[in-house]
Amino acid sequence: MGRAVTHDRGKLVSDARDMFWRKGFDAVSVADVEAATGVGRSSIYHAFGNMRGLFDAAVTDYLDTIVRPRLRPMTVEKVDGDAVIDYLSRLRDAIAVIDRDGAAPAGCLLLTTAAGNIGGDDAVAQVVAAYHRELSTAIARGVQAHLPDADATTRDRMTRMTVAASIAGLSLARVDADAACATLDAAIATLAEQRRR
Amino acid sequence: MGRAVTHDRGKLVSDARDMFWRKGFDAVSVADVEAATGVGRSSIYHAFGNMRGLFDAAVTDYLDTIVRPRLRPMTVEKVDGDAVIDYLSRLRDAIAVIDRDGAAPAGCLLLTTAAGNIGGDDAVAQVVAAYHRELSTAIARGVQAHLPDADATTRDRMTRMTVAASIAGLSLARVDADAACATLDAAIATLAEQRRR
DNA sequence: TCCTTTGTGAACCGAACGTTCCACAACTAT
DNA sequence: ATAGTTGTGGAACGTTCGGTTCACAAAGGA
Repeated sequence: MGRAVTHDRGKLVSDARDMFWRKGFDAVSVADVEAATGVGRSSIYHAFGNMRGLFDAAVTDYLDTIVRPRLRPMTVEKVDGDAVIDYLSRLRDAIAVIDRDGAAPAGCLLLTTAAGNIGGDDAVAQVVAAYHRELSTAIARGVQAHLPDADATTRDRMTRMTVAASIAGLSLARVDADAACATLDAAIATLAEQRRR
Repeated sequence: MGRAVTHDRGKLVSDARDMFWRKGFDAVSVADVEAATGVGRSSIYHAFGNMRGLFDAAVTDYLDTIVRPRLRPMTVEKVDGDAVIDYLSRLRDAIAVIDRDGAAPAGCLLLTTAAGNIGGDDAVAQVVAAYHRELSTAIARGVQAHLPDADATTRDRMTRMTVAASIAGLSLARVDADAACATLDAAIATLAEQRRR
């Protein structure tokens, strides 16, 4: 079988994921990953082929451990009526905590990626588009549970506006956390008001 | 006086602006600017000090020639009731045209910048936050003119959701133009429906 | 004409980048 | 024990980066 792996692949990927998340694909160098993880570049290239391979693994990990758990209450079979509100509220809290310490990455790895130079890459654009669809689908189910009596047009509109608020909040998170929170609060209030009618 | 300038400073700045817009600050090198404008790097450094100086000039130009003209119908004294709708509609059209040819830059220079590595820079973050405030103020006046009878809470909520739709549309523009357009359409429909009541 | 000022083009710098290569270490199967 | 396979460590590759320097050309004022 050959020599056993001595480094922790999972930790390597999640560390790299946080670095990409915080600084963007192009700003993370092999040397940075080496320094942060203690794993030599030969091992990195041996395991992932190149930086792009490591990035792809980081994106997959981001989707599995960050995005989907957050969406989970809206993707299960029986969706609670408050699932959308809870989602927005948790997102708000996550953004509010950001940058108090520099520890937690801000915004969204995929939106940051889409805005960066690598966003022009077709494969990356498709991943981001797929993420947007996954987010939209989940929120649509959350809106459906929240506004079961609304007509399809209204629900679709509310879904798109809620998704827009999420994206705008994540885009603003780095630059103006207060504005990002206010945006999400407005989305929560709009959904609540819509239900009252 | 000494020798007169032979290159066109305005063209140099607008060309650089488009390059930053399309590829992001970090992806543009001095050599790229040289190749695109025909102006030597000595002249560039002589006129702008360094790459950051050129970028600042490009951002100022972006605000003056792209952003503020778009917002203008909402910043004049007498705001038309359809000014917000027109703004969103024009934004939608601009995004729809994108990427049919590779000519027009996609998205928003400032949002791209905020998402990139240079977004961590305090000065840059403040410029982006100021842009967000300028956008919010203009849209608030547009919403005010569109919904003159609505209460302050509703207007504020609609303002934030409209701003969110703009930002989300611009963020999605590169990656999924159809989704970006659909988001702006939803914002237009929501505003129109709000007026009907 | 001479002098000062400014633009220009080319060469060069040290640093950083992603990537490749090779010798050696560690492990399994025979 | 030996051969074969796989991970590791470190050096080095070639390229590109932003920035600097310098000699020279061009233009206007004295």
